[in-house]
Amino acid sequence: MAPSESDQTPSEERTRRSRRKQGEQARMTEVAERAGVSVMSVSRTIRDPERVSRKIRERVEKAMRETGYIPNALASSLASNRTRVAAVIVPFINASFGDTIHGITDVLEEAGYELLIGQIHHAVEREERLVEAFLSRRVDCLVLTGCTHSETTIERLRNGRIPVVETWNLAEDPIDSVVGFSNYEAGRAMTRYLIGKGRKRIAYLGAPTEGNDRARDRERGYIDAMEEAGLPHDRKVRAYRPLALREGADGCQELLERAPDIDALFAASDTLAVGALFHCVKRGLSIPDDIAVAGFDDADIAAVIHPSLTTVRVPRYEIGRRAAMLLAQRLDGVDGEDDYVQRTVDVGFEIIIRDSA
Amino acid sequence: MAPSESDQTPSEERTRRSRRKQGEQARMTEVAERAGVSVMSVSRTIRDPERVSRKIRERVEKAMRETGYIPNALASSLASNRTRVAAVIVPFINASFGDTIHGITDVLEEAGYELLIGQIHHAVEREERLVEAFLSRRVDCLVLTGCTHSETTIERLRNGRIPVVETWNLAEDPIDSVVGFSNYEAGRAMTRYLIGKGRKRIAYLGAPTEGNDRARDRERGYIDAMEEAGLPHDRKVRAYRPLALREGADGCQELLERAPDIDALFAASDTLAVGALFHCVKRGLSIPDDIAVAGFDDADIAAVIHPSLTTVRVPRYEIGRRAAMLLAQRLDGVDGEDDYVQRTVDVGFEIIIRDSA
DNA sequence: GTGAAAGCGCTAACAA
DNA sequence: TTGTTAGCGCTTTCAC
Repeated sequence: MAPSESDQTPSEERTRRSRRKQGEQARMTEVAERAGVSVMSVSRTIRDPERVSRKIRERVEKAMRETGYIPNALASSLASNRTRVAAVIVPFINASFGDTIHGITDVLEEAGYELLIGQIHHAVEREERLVEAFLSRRVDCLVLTGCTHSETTIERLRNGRIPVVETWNLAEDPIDSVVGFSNYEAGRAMTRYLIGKGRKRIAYLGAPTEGNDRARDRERGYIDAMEEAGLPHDRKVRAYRPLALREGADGCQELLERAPDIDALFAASDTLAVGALFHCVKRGLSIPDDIAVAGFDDADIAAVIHPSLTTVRVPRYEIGRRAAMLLAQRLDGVDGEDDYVQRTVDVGFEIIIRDSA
Repeated sequence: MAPSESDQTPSEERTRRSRRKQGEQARMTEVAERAGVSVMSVSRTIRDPERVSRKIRERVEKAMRETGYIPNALASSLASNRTRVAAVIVPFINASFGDTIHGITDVLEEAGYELLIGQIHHAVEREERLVEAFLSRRVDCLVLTGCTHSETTIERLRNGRIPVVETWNLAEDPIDSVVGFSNYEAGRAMTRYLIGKGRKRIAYLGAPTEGNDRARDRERGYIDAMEEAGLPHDRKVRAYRPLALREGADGCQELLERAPDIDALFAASDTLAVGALFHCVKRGLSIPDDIAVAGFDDADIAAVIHPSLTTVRVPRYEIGRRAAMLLAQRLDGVDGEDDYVQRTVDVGFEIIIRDSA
């Protein structure tokens, strides 16, 4: 301790303040005292070491090491109005959204961001609470899944000053930015492919559409393609199931019972498709001769399973990566440059033809 | 606005302070002024509405609605020394750890916590940086995967005051608490099961063991079981692959080439096991007659695939749930009660016998 | 039940 | 280059 500092007010204040429980973290003032510099020099050493003389930097670094100092990011965020925290809301954490999250973190960790994750699970209304909680924590940016949100959520985000990206679909009227692909066109394209292969009675198995625009749009694409071809797409050949292998099998069974004449099944998720495929095999149906099966996602298993699964490939990782790049660009970009950032990114999709259809 | 308040100092201060950018959030002082009460009444209305008269509560709630007030959790955390943020570090986000995360959130969201997630990916040293970043953000508690950590990390967490849970294994010397199962015993049990079925030349396919105590312990269990039975477990029948279906297939192929006489394959992950199983089928091997295949995890697909997969079931969701319960108990529990919280929870495992072995 | 004052630990802005 | 001052927006403490 610098003896020259005795009897000074800051020192007294420190004494009073430091009546805290054992085992608590050191504060910046303690590091500063130990190094014999002001707190600002400590702050600068952490944030912008270039702007501090080597001598001070070394003393501060030594003091930080000795005290095991870990900066309080809360105080930093409050003072600087930046948290370096990004938030993402996904329906649930599975392999698909896991890939997207992976893409987000790969970009954002470079920029020193941490990731707050919220899951909707099956309760659509949870999104509103999550958004509020994240805004309350003053996250620097937000990634949403899909383009269906409550009025309140939209209003809050439109009024807010943080960049927001909606993902996994293309919005007609985005809150802010969008990174995704047209689920409608993808659903339509796969259905057309099946029609092109001569299938006439094509069943549709998808996720429940409530609050899920991706699922809804895929189904609409299916319906429009069937309509265009003058083929029937009545309720009897459409079923909705949560995304699980077992549900795919059960959904397939239900459809086969309700409409034994179907010659193709378009499952708008590989999880459902693989479950359905297993069910057909078990039932002794020949794929694709008796029934064609098509999926959506191009999950790893699609390429490996027998017969291999015809499906729609979507760039899951890329969605996350591009979304995060867009955010990073706007967060760390030069002022004014903001307007030049592309606000809608269509990452596209691809029909992957394999053996099942 | 209350005219009686003109010319008062707080009002002046507000005027000065409120020179902030357009579109920023309202602060508590604004809500308080609008409601004609002190900020403390607003604070109490939010945190502890019971302790405020109905009259004040209603006026505050009205003011909050009118201003679209969203509390600043940063300021709250800084003042109260609690963030209501939990952190979890996983190797990566896949179906397995997704289940565990699900278990964590189901418990913690009840208690009003948000979840900060960090992924190690393939870089073990990332854990140290993530822990530091999370401590810096003053998370209230931390969930780790596995029991292998750097010296620095262990020291920081032992010195820290936040509850920590290590998961997915049982530690000999835990940092704080543990919720998991014995990967060693599980690996040993499955190997013994295979030996009991008359298999003599059992190959092992696992995840790379560097920094991964779960993978290492499973392999040790395998080795010890083989040793006990006087069976060979040389390097030739052991391979390590990242967790992916394709890797499982390739690893299986490699093992079959190196040791064509193997009569069983124990893959210490269902992802690898399923990949291996597909490879064997493709190769025309009959399962389990030519070769038995056993997995680890009891992933959804294990029960659905043909032949169905014999595997080790581990309570993935339960690990997260119990870990979070333990944390919630200690965070919100009565002081002193802390010591009575169980510090090691063995959630066990179960050998699930199906058709593949 | 309600409010005033004093920080929480940091950084922005300005001064030296 | 370095330091000083004044908050960031809340909650804690204590007085009323």
